[in-house]
Amino acid sequence: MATEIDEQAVPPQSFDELKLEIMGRYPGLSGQLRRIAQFLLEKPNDSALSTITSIAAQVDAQPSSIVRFAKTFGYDGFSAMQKVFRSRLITEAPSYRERLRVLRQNRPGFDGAEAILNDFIDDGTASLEQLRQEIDASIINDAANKLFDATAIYILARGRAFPVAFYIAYALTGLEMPCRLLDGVGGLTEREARLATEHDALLAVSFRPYSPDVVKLVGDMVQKGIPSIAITDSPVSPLALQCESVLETHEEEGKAFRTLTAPLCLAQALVMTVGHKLMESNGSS
Amino acid sequence: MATEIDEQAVPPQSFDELKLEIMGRYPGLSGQLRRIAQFLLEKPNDSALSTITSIAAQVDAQPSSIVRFAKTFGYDGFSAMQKVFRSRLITEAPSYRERLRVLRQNRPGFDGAEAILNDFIDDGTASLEQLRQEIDASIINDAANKLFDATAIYILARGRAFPVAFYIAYALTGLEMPCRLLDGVGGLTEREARLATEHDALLAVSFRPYSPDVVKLVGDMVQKGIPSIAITDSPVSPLALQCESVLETHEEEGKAFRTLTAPLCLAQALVMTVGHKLMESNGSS
DNA sequence: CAATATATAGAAAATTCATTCTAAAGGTGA
DNA sequence: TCACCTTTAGAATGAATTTTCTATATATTG
Repeated sequence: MATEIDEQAVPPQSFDELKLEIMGRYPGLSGQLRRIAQFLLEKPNDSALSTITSIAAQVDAQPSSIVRFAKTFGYDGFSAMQKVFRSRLITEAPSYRERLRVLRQNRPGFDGAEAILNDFIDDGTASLEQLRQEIDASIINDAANKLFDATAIYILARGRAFPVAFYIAYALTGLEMPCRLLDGVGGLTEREARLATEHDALLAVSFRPYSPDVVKLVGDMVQKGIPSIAITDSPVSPLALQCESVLETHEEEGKAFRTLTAPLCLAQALVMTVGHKLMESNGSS
Repeated sequence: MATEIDEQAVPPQSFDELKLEIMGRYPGLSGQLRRIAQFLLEKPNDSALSTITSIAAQVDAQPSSIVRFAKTFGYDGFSAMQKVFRSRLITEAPSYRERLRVLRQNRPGFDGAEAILNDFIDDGTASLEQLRQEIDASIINDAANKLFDATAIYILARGRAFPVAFYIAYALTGLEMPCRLLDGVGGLTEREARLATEHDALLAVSFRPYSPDVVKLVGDMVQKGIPSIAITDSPVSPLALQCESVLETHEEEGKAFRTLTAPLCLAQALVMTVGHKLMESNGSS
């Protein structure tokens, strides 16, 4: 007689796996364990957030029975099993993270450009997926309206954020929209910015660490009543706090190099939305 | 002296309300409370599931400070505030996936910014996946070696490709590599390019329709024996035909807007590979 | 039917967690 | 510079929660 409860060498780590495991073993479970199984599968949200006591009460059992259930499925205890339910709630593209981990495991240490490229591709894909989940499309729409209504569009960014600004300026120019890229050449930014009126619009892009110049200039222009849009990486960034429309693209933590994938994609969508409004108005006129 | 802490008669009950409230009061908060606010807004998932101790550790504060934060915003304590974060998880997450599926299924034509964004995200993801499959890592490695060995790096692009070039210049500068972005300001490109020698390297980026200026300049510089790298969209593009190292990122056909996702990701990988070589050589010297 | 194994209930123990309280530090304005 | 106010740190407290343990009940098998 070795161990008593180790039906499962390694317990399921994802909700889908656990679900399958429970469904498979359901017929062999005792009456009470079945009730517990049923509750867990039917109310995964409650299972993720409630205490063991509360769950026990809802299935009319003792907390210890829930622990037994968890151990039956190979977990150390209820808490370990609940982690699986919690991970289900976090929709942060778990499939990509897993793939990433697998890739990293298969690659002990550094083995060249291929590993690096794959990492960036993974990061990029994950950040796109995150963008999809976190962005509020109505804000894109508001921002597009501001741009569409503007007599002139001022675009401002520095450093790492500049490619985004440049792309927007390039694309808007293609749509024959009047836009001015405040690129800082010759130190003309402030003079140019002073020309803006409340009939225009300001689109500023900045990520941590936020360029002080950009922050200050945005402050000045917002003060003058110029409609303002920010593309930035936090709801409490100096840009977000000042601008009317705020488009956020959260960066993944722990990554040494942060990608521009998400903000650029967002920028594309913004420009395209403007373009669409343009076509609509041309068509109807 | 009536009550001590009741800044808020009734605290926000939904995440969106709380987010707005935090953003509004952010400027008036103390330094530590700002850090807490930032964490809560940027990591709502963690905030929903972690314990107060864990959150406190992550923002480098005491658990009691988190409680203070919660009370500042009108809650009885941390637990009360955390409920709001938890409710966000169970209300938003599932509905979102459904919304997505619905969107993907019936997309007969245009239905707003959300559809546009989703299209671009899909395109971006697809082009990243394509990049993974088509790229030959050894070419990245060769290119990185050229950059690493160069006395000076000349970077050239126009129009839509310019953001890629700028990003590379920005990143290489961060690595303290000597690079010159031939951005065309003041029409100095040709004069600058003439300074290049065979100890330098040229990195040119261009996509269809290829900028004639770029093509011509690349031709001149290659003629002079300057090691050359191209980031372009076809093996038979005017750039690819002239340069020694060719990094291709195929564009998907039929897409009106072509994304910069893949080339930028490639650029990141390239720069990172250079950075890695840099570290290796510093470590061994 | 007896004997054994399994399942459950319930209480007790141990751990973890949120909160409160107090002292110290840091700013601010006179 | 001093006094006052706000903010923060850290320990202590008290509550809540999970887990373990034991006794009882139920089922199973020979």
